[in-house]
Amino acid sequence: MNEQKPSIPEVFLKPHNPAEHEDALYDMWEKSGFFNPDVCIEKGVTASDAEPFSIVLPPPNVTGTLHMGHAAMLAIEDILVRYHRMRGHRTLWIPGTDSAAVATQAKVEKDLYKEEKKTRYDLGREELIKRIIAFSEESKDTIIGQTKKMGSSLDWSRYAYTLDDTRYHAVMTAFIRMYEAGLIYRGARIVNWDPNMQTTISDDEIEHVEKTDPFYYFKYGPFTIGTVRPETKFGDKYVVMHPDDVRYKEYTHGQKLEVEWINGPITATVIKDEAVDPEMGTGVMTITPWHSAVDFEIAERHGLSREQIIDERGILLPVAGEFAGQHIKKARAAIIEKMQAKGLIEKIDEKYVHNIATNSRGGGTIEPQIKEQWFVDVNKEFAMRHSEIPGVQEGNLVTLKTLMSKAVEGGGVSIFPERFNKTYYHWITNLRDWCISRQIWYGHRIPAWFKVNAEGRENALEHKVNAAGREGALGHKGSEVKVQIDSPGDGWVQDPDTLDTWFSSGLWSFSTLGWPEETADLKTYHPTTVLETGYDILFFWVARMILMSTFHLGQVPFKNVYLHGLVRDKQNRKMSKSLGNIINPLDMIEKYGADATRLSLVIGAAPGNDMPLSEDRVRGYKHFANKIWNISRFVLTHTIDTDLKTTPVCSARDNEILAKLRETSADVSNEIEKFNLYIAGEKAYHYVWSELADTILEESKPILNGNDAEAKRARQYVLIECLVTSLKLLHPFMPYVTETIWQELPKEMKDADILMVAKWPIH
RNA sequence: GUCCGGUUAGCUCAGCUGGUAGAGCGCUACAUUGACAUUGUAGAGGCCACAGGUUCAAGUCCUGUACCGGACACCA
Repeated sequence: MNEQKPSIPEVFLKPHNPAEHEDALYDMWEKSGFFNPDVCIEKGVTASDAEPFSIVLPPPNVTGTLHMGHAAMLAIEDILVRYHRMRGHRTLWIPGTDSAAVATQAKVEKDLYKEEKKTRYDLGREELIKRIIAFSEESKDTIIGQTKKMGSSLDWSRYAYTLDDTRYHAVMTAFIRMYEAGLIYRGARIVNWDPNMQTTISDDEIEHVEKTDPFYYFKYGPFTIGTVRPETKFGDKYVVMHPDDVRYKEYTHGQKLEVEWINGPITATVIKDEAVDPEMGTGVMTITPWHSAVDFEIAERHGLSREQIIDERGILLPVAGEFAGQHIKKARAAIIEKMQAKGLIEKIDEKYVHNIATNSRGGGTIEPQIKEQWFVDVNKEFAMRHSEIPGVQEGNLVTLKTLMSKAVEGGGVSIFPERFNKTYYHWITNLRDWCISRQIWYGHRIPAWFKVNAEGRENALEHKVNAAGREGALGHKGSEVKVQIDSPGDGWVQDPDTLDTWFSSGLWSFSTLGWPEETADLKTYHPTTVLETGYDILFFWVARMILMSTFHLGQVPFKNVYLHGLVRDKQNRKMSKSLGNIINPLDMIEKYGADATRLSLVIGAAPGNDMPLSEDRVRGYKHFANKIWNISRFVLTHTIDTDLKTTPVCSARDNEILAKLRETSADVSNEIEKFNLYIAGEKAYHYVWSELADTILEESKPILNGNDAEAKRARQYVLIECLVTSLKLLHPFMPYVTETIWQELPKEMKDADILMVAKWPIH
C-alpha cells in the first residue's frame, strides 16, 4: 500500500475567490491586535525603540458612504502602513470620522423639511442637534464597515470623532489659547453670508460660478455707473473714481453733489480711491459697503458710513422705501421699471457674463454682509515660544502666515508632488483673516460668553427679526465678553455660534494623539510621518493643520504630504450621479476583490494627477491575484513533499535568480520610500508575472521533472524563496490574497504566522 | 486677469537626474486538457502637439506658439 503523500491544501484546487476569504482575514488581523503598535511591541514583532511611522487618516464624513476617492486614499495609506509595519517600524495609523457640521446639518434640515415641512427654528436647537446626532450615529457604522472592507490596517482602539470628548477638549483649549494670544478676535467685518443656509462661510468655501445677467448703466447725477445688482443701490451715496482719472478731475474728493436717485434726491459725496479701475466701464462707481468686499475696504479707508440694505434672508430693508419687504430676486424687475420711468437708465447690456460667489457646500448665492464674527488673525505678530520647526527659532517674531510659509520653505514639510509648493505659497499670499464662526447649531460651540442686561436679555445681542418672524443673524456689539469653557455665572449667555469644521480639523494631527494632554502617543508619533490626502483640500485642511500645529505645538503636523488625484472614469470625466459613471468601490470589491480594487487605484496613479479608472482595470488586476494563486499552487505542488531542511547547492542560474529577486526587493522598497507607489506596485507586478511566472516557472519545469536530484532540490529552494519574497513584496499592495496564501504555507517556509507582521525582505 | 498642469500606440496613461519609446485594456494570428482560458507565444499599431535653441546625442533641458484642463481672483 502506498504511503500517504502530503498534498497541497485543497483551497488551491479552485481558482482564487476573494469574497471567500476577505472578511475572515480582516477579522483575524483585527483580533491579532497587530494594527496597534503597542501590541506589536508587546508580542515582540516590533522593537520598543524602533523608528516611529505614523499617519492620521483624513476622517471621512460620518454620514457619508465610501467612494472611489476614499478607496484610493485607503489603499495608498495602507500600503505605506503595511510596508513600514513589516519593516519593523512602530507603525500607527489612526482612524476617525468627521462630523462635517455644515453638510450634515444641511442634510438633516433638508430631510426635516421634506418629511415634516419644518425648519430648524420650528424644532429648536436642542431637538435639532438630537436628530443630527442620531443620524450621525446611525451612519457611522456604515462608513467604518466600508473602510474595513478595503483591508485598511487601522488601529481602531484609537478611533477619534471630531465631536467626541477628547477632541472637544482640544478644540476648546485651542480656541482659548489663540484668543489669549490675540490671534482670535471678534470684529464687525464683511463676511460671506449664505442666505439659504443662514450662516457665514470662509473664503475657501466659496466657489465662483459663471453667470449671465443684464448689466445696467444708470444715470447718477453727472455720472454713469454700471451694475448687475440694482437692488443693492438704494443706499449708495458715495461715488468713487480713480484720483488720476483726468475725465473726472473737475470733481474733488469730498465734494457733495445733489443727485436724483431711485427713491428721490440724495446727497452724494465724491471719493477718490485707487481701487477703481479707470479702464473698467465708465471708471466711476458707487459703493455699497455693507454688501461688497471691495466697497467695504474703500469705506474702511475713508471712514465712510455703511448701511445694510438687504437682510439675512435676502429681503429689502426700509431703506428701499416702497420695495422694502420684497425679496431681492423679485424686486429687481420692479426697481428697473421704476428707474426706467424716472429716466435713470441709460443703457442695458442684456448678456453680461460675470462670476458670482456661491457656497461650494451646496448652499446658495453668497450675499456679502457686515457681521460681528470671530476671526483668526493671520497677520498679527507674536513671539515664538517654542519651536522645533526648521527655520523658526524660539523668540522669533512671526505671524501665522509666516509660520505657514516657513514650515514648508524650511523643509519641515515636504509636499509631493513638489509643484504643489507653488500652489500652497500662492494661497498663503492671498490669505486673509479666517472667519471661523458659523451660525449653524451642529458643531463645537464657541466658548465665549456675553453679559446679559437687567431685562434678562443679552443686552448686546442685537436680534434681527426679519419679515418672516424668524431670528436672523445675531450681532453682538461692544458687550463684555469672556472666553472660557464654563459659564462665568448668572447673567452670562453663551455665543450661539459654532466653529468652522476646519477649525477642529486643523487640530487633527495632534488632537487624535490626545493633545492637550502630554500623552506618550503625542511624544512618539507627532509630527506624523505622512499626511496623505486629495489635492483638492490642500488649502482647507493641509494649510490649516500646519497653522494649528506650528502655533500650538511649535512642530509641523507632518513631515511629508502626499497628494493624490481625483478618481475619474475611463474617459477622464468626473464621476457624478448625473453622468451615471460612478464606480462604487464596494461593487468592485464584491466582484473582483479588495486587492484588485486597491491595485487599480495605485498602479499608474502618479501623485497629484487625476486617475482614470475603469472596470476593465480592476478586472485585469483580479487576473493578477489569480496568477499569484496559481504560482503558489505550482510551487507548493512541487515542493510540498520535499524535506526542506537539507541545504541545497545552487547552480549559477539559481544564484542569478536569487540575485534578481533581491534586486527587485530593493527596487520596490526604494520606490515606496520615495512615495512612488505607482512604480513600486508596477515593478512588483512585473516581476511576479513576467519574471517569476513566465520565465522562472517555465524553465523550472524540466528541472523539477528531471532526474538530477540535486538540481531539483536547489530549484525547489529557489522557488520557495521567490514565492515567499514575492508574497511579502506584494502584501502591502494586495494584503488579502497574499495573506490567504501565507496561511496555507507550511510552517517551515515562513518567519511569522501572519504575513502582515512578517519581516520585509530588505532591512 | 494671475498661477499651475497637460498634449507619447485605437482608449487611459507611465517614462526619475538627456543616449534613437513602455504598461494596462483593446486588436490580429497561432497554441494549450501539462500552476493558470482569470492562459501562453508571436504580432500589428507611435515624424513622443508645433517651431526654434542648447548638446556628440532631447518625449526627456531652454524659449516661443497652438489647443485642452485645473486652481486662484473684490473687477463695479
